[in-house]
Amino acid sequence: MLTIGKLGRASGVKVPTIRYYEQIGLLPAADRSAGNQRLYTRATQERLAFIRHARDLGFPLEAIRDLLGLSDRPEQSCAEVDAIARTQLLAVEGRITRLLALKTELERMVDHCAGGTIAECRVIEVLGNHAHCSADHGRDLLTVSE
Amino acid sequence: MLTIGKLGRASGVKVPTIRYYEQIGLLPAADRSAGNQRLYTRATQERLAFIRHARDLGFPLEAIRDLLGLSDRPEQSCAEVDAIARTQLLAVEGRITRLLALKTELERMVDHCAGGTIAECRVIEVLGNHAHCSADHGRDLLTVSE
DNA sequence: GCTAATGTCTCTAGCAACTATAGGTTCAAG
DNA sequence: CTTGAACCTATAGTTGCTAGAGACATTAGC
Repeated sequence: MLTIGKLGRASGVKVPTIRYYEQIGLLPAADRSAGNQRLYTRATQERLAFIRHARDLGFPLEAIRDLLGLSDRPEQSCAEVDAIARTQLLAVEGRITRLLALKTELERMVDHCAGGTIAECRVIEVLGNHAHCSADHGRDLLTVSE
Repeated sequence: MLTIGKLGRASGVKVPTIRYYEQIGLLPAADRSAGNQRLYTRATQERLAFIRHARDLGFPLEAIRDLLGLSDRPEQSCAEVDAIARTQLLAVEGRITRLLALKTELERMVDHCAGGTIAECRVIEVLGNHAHCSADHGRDLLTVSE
């Protein structure tokens, strides 16, 4: 049985985050020692590794909750799992597309800055004037979970 | 003088967001009508357009606060402005790099899913086993502001 | 001039996904 | 047996908004 600190080091997840996952029900309530400290099994360590890897891949916690639920029913069809992964792939592709447009515009801004005074600064000018901007970067760039 | 709703429509920023910007000091406290409603000038409209464009480009509000402060001192050197824009460019490039790695891994996962049962599902398997994962997508993907 | 609809006001709480802090308890090493 | 690290709970803070309640202001039509 591992204490929470060891589990955290083993899995690369911070201790408060593990407690948070328990609180929101992503991890089952841990067994406790005589002194009320959490004790974890290998099974929980694997579950946490799964969560961490999925988070690294950008899956939102709700999607991970679904995936964990599905992985507990191994004889069902994996269509739902596939759909969640494809949704995440689409989200990632969308973010890449928009970020590439931002990169282009930022590069234009930075490249045109001659290093003079702020009055002549292209960066400020471009930011102040939407007409200079060709790309139509969608609003939702800022709201998509990551 | 524009009311807040008209300003919002003109600038593409939602009304509560405008009030929020005032609350955190990004916009100056607006003049008020006899009935206590906010009234805006063209100058504020331009300032808001600047903020919106910078947000579209992914600048965090703190960076925008700095940029606005700098743009009020036009005879200074634009080195700081340049630095903020370059920082943002680097952040965007970093996010693109990591997202491309994620995309590769997600595509591998999805492509290998044969559509059978969950027990044989590659998606679940890959997520559960970090050893399958080649890319070292940094943790901070999830914490960087966007 | 009156009424109804829309717009605006303040204030509070909520979202994701944690992170940080305070103040206390337990455990392992020396 | 004491010290110090690790643990506990509970609450509040982070970023950038968004949503709701309940009250006041403005405007359009009649």
